[in-house]
Amino acid sequence: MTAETPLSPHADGLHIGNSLTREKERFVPINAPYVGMYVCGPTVYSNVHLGNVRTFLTFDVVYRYLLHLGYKVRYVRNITDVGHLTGDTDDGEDKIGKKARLENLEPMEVVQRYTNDFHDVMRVFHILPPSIEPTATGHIVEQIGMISDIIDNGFAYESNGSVYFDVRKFADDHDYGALSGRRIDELQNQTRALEGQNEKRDPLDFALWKKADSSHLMQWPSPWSEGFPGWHLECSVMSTKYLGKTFDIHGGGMDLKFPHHECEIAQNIGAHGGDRPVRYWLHGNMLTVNGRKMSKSEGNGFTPEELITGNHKLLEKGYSPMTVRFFMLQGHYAGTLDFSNPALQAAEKGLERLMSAWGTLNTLQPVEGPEACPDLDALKNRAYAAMNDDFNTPVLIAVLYDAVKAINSMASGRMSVTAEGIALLQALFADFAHDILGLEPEMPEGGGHDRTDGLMEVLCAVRAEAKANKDWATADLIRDRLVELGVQIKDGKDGTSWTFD
RNA sequence: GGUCUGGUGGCCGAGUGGCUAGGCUCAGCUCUGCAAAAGCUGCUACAGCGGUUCGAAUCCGCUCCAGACCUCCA
Repeated sequence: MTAETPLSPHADGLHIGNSLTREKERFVPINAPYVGMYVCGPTVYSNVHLGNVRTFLTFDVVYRYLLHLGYKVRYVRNITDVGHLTGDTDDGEDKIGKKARLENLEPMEVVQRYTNDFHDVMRVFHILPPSIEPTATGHIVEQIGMISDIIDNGFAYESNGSVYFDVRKFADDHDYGALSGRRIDELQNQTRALEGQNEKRDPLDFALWKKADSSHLMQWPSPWSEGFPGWHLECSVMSTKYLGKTFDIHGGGMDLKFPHHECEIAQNIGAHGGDRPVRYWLHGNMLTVNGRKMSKSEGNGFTPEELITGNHKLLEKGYSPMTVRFFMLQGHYAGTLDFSNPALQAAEKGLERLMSAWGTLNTLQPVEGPEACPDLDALKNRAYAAMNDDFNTPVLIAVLYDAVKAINSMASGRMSVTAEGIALLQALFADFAHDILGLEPEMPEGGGHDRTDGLMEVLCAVRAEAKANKDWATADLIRDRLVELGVQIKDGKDGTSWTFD
């Protein structure tokens, strides 16, 4: 996208399900055509799992669609490399520090290893890299600055070298809990009087800065102590640094809604004032497996690599990244999605049919006169309508299948299409299947190598000769042996075509 | 216990107050030497119980169930 790219006329119709208001709202950027989007990235202390992939895939499609509409998107997705404590409490151990200690590594070795893994996974699933991928450790200075601002504004206090956000004070004038639907008094009742909480004025308060003891592997100097920043702080700091004090979209997994995102809002307002630092909050829902929550303790979680190789007891076979991507897009991001072998196999077959018709599109012969096929413009408009309705990819895919049906009918002569119609269909697939859904053929259709093509033509010619002589044994032998090699033979009206599995 | 999100046909999954997505599976048919592919047809669902309505799967209430987060526990 260049600055000259005009905004698509369809951009006006985009509606987004806003978690903050619980309403589907028309998307109006603060400063069109520019859009700022922040998504909470992974904590890099272990391999990413499939639930992570789903979240990042969700926002990948959001990003792709905004780009397609002509927006100039600055997409910031962070890497959490310090501050995320085990148990998500304020007195746990740093997840990365713990891993480093257990494996006798430098914390930054842990960070690098799993950042690399994360990037590899994103790549195989065709998830586009963000515009900026900042790290928490790269923004310690800014985090200290933001803490100072919050203290100056009276919303945080120092206690024994640590700094805590004063939730009660904040809640006097602001709606703490607005995003997650929690009420502060109910939270109060549910919070038990923990040991070691005596540094806090109130159990609801959360850490902005933690004083570190000498055993802590990662620590930095600050006005308050040698220590490290609280987990929620980095996202406030990095989002406002790169997107401004008020920006358009903030995304993340549903599980981050509380307390992480709630605290982010409080921090932003506590530091900069205002009342709504983020216009649209989007939350991707969770992935379940065979109807049960995916978790390591139940042994039903698997890594992307296990999924692709099929090397896991719950997997009947391996599934390609595109199959998984397509499968996930067949459900809406805001709902839970159940991951099962039959569902994956269905997606695999469905994707194959979709891709196959996409390939067929290039072989269609146009007619001169009036075409006999469904209204292709209507198809395109339905595709936009689907995406404009809170990124409804399942409905978009249904529209694409209507196109598939039309293409196959055109190929077999039951329908006809003009050159203009073919171009429209090609644009439909290029825009929606490729650019927006991020689907690509994983194997070159029909080889693409001259020598392979030549060999196949020879074989098909020999087989055609055998068929002409009603030598079915020879014809079937060629076909069966090719199937064993993963080459599928299809006898059509206009001759024989072939595809690789 | 609290907050939130869901419960749709054999499976996965959209959706709107009335005109019953889509994919996969299964059965039949067409095409085909036989297949494969493709097309056509069929299988017609909305957790349960009430209520609102001319009409609800779609709105309201209650019940049951599942999941997430908080809590608890480790």
